[in-house]
Amino acid sequence: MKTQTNQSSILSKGAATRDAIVLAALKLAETGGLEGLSIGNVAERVGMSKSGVFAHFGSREDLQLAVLKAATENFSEAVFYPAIKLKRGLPRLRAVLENMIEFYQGLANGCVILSASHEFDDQPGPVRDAVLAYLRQLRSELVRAARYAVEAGELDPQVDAEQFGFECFGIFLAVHHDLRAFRDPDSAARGRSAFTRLLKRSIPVSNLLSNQSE
Amino acid sequence: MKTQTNQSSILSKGAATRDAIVLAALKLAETGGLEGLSIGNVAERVGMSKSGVFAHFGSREDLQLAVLKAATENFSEAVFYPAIKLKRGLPRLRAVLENMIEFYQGLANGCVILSASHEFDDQPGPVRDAVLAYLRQLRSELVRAARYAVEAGELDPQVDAEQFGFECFGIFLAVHHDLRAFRDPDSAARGRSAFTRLLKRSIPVSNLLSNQSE
DNA sequence: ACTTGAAAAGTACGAACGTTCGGTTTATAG
DNA sequence: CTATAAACCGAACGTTCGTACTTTTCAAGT
Repeated sequence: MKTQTNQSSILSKGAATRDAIVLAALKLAETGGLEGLSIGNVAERVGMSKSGVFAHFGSREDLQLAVLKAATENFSEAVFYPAIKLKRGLPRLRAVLENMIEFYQGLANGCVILSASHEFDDQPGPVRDAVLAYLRQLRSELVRAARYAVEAGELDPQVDAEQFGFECFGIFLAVHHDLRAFRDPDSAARGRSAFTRLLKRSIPVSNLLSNQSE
Repeated sequence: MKTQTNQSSILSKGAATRDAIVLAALKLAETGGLEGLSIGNVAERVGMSKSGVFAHFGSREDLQLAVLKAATENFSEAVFYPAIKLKRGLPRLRAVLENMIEFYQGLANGCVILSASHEFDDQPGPVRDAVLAYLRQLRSELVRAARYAVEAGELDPQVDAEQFGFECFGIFLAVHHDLRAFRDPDSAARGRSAFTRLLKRSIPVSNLLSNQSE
């Protein structure tokens, strides 16, 4: 993982240290947000000079973009990729929620994506664009799953998929908030319960008596 | 304690400009958060020198605390105080949600309190303590209203008041998020709908047939 | 071994940061 | 009107910021 100079190396030296820098910066961003990143504190954490770090990214903004990309890839890897192996609709949706909860619980500090959403929501530019693009994708996955669940008869036909995605996302935010702000260990249980309750009122009438879910 | 010498003025000169500074800083904080505040940009916005501004607060942190206090007072005034005039329980709870939605819609930019919650959740100190204290109070008001609604028979006895408050707060966060990040004008309607749906699954069985709410 | 190009360090810059201090203006009290 | 205290300003402090240039280190190709 370190230098690994000889021909057996997958990463060139430059790319390897670049990854190390991004990793260190990601850790910093989990407590201070993308705005908390500076070339100086990243360099100190990774054990390099400011100029050495700076050379890998043309600007601080590019460093922020690289860190954000790493954060979204981590999120996708932990939350989405395991979920798409499951059956479309409700099973997949349940997995997304569960993976998200465990992902947030596993983080020593805050979620860089949600932090960035707050930091940049009034600050136009490429970082904000990237954050928004990912949040839209996240939301659309929820809506798509809900829409499929309706079509498959897993959810009541009256369920509005957009509304369902909105309420799911609210649960995400509440779980994250209670974990971060209140350090509440019950947060995960509350999130699961909220999701179960959200589902319970969205179950088709035909399934209510015969097929009480889970 | 203050001078307050002349009978015609309610505020002494110092207190008046202090208020003006806090007001200007509050506007700045609505886009850049409490971390975005600097003695310099506040001074520029209020048309004073850095040292003039600084003299009113012993430190930047005290300025942040003053701004946070102004923000929480605004929130309480817009959301809570009108609501406590209503009957306890569900009517008051509905009013809190409605006032909160309109408060968020009225803000040109973000909510300082929620921003501060993200900025300081990993940064111990008096600012974080103050943010947390207000968030806890907000949550406990929701829980208290839910608890009373249960006791008054407005909600099903099986409803867990803490859980109910958690889900309410999730709706708050989702509304704010969609307003800020997505600039979604439907956000308010989605929030109202989510709250209605949350209530619908919490109505006592005895009321279900006779008294179908709205 | 020598060369070469990339990688990292070193140095320096102008600006902004929070803060301090001494002086000047302005309002208030006697 | 005068004395006094509060309010405010301007300049400067030591840091840190992002970024630009130059120099040194070092791994690889010949």
